[in-house]
Amino acid sequence: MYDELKYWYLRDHKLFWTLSISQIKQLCIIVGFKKAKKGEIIYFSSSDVPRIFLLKKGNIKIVAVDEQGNETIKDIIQKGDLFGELTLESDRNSNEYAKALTDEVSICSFLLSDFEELMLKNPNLALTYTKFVGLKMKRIKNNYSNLISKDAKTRLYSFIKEWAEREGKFDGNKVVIENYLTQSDISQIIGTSRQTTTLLLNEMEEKQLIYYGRKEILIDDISKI
Amino acid sequence: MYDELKYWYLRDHKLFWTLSISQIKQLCIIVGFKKAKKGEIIYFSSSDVPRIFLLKKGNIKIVAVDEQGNETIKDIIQKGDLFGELTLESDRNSNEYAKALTDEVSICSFLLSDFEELMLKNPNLALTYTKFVGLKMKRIKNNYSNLISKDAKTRLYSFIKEWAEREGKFDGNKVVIENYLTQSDISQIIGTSRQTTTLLLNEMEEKQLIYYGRKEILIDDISKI
DNA sequence: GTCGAAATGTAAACTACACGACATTTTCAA
DNA sequence: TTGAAAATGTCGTGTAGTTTACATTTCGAC
Repeated sequence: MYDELKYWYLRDHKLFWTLSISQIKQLCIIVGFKKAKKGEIIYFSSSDVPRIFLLKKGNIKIVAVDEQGNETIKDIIQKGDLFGELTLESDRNSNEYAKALTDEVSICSFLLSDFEELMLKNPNLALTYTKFVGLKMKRIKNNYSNLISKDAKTRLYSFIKEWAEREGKFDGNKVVIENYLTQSDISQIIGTSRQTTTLLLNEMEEKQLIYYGRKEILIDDISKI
Repeated sequence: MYDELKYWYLRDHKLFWTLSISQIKQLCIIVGFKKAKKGEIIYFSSSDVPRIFLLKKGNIKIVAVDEQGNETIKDIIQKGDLFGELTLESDRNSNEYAKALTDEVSICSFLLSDFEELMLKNPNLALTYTKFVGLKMKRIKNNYSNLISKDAKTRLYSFIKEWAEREGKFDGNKVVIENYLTQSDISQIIGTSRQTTTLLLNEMEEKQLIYYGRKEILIDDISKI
């Protein structure tokens, strides 16, 4: 890959803001690059050297498959998110794959070892990265403490609310969310059956709280959710 | 606090292994120190400057209280764990407290700003810290993906198994766990009612899988759980 | 030792939600 | 354009697990 392109891919990510332009240009740590279309499955060859991935465009979901073949959504990765070896330690024996949720997905990756080296040279980068990981953990914790204590309706409501706040386009109290998830996806995230999710979404529509479409979700008044 | 004591408190923590003895001695970043007895509630004054806490001895639980007064266990902190502002960002509006689970608990704390500064000077420390946080996140993720997809029995079994593997004293396939949790605590962690937990624990005893006592839990053969 | 609070045990009634089993609608590729 | 697959809608039935309500046991403070 050309250096200019590599530069472009790192430049606008918060994580690298602490580095000067010339520093970024010197990096050249991106070793992999991949594009995918909606529905496409992206495997991370586990035999490979440990990598960190950066989602440049689109959305993907990480799905774990257990021995019985049950699939659970482990994570939804959004544009700008880092994923993969956040522990900075490689993980064998996990059976996971990623699936593109939006039309155009592009992912770039760099070697864990390169990244570690870079952090050692740039303590500021290390600090920023740590905050990143920490923030992600906090979000996960909050999500899950909802999951165990609340009922299906509450879970759906707080999921939609959080989604809206994270990604929605606001116009006063109205919000539009670009919808790249199926009802089945949502049900897996909030831990209910698909049918229950359908039921609850329709109930919300009847109450005029939201409009659910396959392409977008409209929220009339976010404060009511 | 005397410098020697501070040194002692940091010395044997993995996080600080990358630093030389003289470096540690120079730190003196510990600003707070607290001891507590079982059942005691430890408040973290949120008006205070953001801190990171290090549990030196014992076990504590972090409990979150919502508007309705419902209490949920957010975390069980064990000896050697860091907790508090893992995001390296202060968090207002959270209503949490910690409760000592074991007889003797001692916690020391240092200022977030001091710690950040230290990380900037010692990139290796930052790297190690990041791995710490990442590892913790991985554990949480795995735990919770069980919670949403499995039934109460499976959840209890994997909780006990994980607990045993983390803290139990092994003797072949026999394991002894020092029990600092009540059945009510366990139920909150695995997300069921207290009664269900009691029922399931008794069922496990009938099946001779475990013996549940208030002081310790005996597992006859961990491979059967 | 005694007393009260906390922890544990047990059981019935009730309910949210999963699950299976379809019908209908939408999407997208050939 | 068309046909098949994927997504959504709808409905009983079954049941795991909550809830309420109380009994019993254990433990620690006095």
